[in-house]
Amino acid sequence: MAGIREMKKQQTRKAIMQAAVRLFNDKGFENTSIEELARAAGIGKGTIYSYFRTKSDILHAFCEDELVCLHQELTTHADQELPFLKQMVAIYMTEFRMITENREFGRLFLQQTAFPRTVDLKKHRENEDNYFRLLFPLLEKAQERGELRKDIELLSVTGHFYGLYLLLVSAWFTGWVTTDEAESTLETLFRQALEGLQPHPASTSAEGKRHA
Amino acid sequence: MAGIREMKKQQTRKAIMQAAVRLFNDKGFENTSIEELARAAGIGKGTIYSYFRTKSDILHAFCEDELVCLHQELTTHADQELPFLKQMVAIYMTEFRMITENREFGRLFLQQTAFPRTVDLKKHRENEDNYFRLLFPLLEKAQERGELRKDIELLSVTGHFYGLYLLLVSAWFTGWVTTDEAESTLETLFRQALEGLQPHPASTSAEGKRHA
DNA sequence: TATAAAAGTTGACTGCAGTCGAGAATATAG
DNA sequence: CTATATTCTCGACTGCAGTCAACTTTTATA
Repeated sequence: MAGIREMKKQQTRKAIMQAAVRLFNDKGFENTSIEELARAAGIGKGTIYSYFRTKSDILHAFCEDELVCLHQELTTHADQELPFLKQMVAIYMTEFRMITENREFGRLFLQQTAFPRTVDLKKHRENEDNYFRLLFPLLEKAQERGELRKDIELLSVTGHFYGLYLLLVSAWFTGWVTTDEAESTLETLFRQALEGLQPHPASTSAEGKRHA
Repeated sequence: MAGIREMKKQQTRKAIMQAAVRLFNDKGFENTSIEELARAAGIGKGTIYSYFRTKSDILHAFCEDELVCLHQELTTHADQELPFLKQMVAIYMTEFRMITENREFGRLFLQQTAFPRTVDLKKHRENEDNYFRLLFPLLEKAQERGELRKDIELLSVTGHFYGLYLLLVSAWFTGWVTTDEAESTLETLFRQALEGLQPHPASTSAEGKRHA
């Protein structure tokens, strides 16, 4: 009877996640203890650790679920006819909004995502795969439409955009960029990355000095 | 007598730092307790907290000292006649090497530097100021030599390079890039950022398809 | 030099993340 | 249905980061 156990496990996992979302929102991540969370989920403290390796793993699992949803929604519903630049801004701004919605959530999530512990790498890889599966088609289309060089690996291209996204978020956390400025900042950075930072050779060099 | 106190404080601070470097190197950051560290420095546990706000602050202070030294050394001794691209690669690779020398040191340092807590922002700002003071002259020289567009704010330019640096480090932590590959990867990314990701308009568009 | 105020030090104490062995619940075998 | 193996659950326990009120040392004042 391949089921009673498996069903209970799913239930318990869900109970933990639900209690976590509620408590973390009510009192914040730091102010919620594992014992409290266990009580709220109707289980013992130790049990939590057979579902999640650490406290922040719980937060992390929640963020990842949300992000996967958002990504999927975006790329299936996104306007494929928009200029490539706009598409990329739309995608990363969605991610940005989710991350910055709750400062502490976002900070912990990013710290783990950008600079993960060796031990967390396996999960990380899955997420990266998803990420590439979603972005590559867009990049290929952009190449076909002549909006993107064909002599650069797609992996590099995603790197450039992801790097600038990390920069934006970092700038937000350090106060350089406010929530309101974020979108236009990101668009500017992305445009500059597409155009290049060095003056255009020959014919276009004059154009490069537009707004001094 | 404006001194006995101040002198002792400097001594104590140095003692803590020295003990920390030794213990963290011997047994690792996680495996060294504050109590141990206090004993090694010949002071009481509580005293440490009147010099450093948290345990990782100690690590952080050490990393920052090192980085400031490195930066200063680099920009004063750097070969000003090297192409701009090479200069930037040299600077960020030095930072990269320091960060990746000890995985755990680097991870904690970056997590705090890129995505700091609100409470740590003040110190952070100082470091950023230093960073800009060192980079801006190089960028201005590059602009004069025609290696860099003049219609982009220098702040944005540093952003682009810093973003790619963050990307490189992130890629190292996630295993995408090995220590050996780092330098050539960074150089490629920086070159692409300078050239731009989109095909060059008109005259240069054919050239853009060099290595498919 | 005596005394009060300020600054610095201390380790016992608190609270919490994460462990572990004992025991309950479920599955499997005879 | 009973016996045994396996998997899951639990909370008492451990170890450590960080606090705090009592205490010590330095400085300021007279």
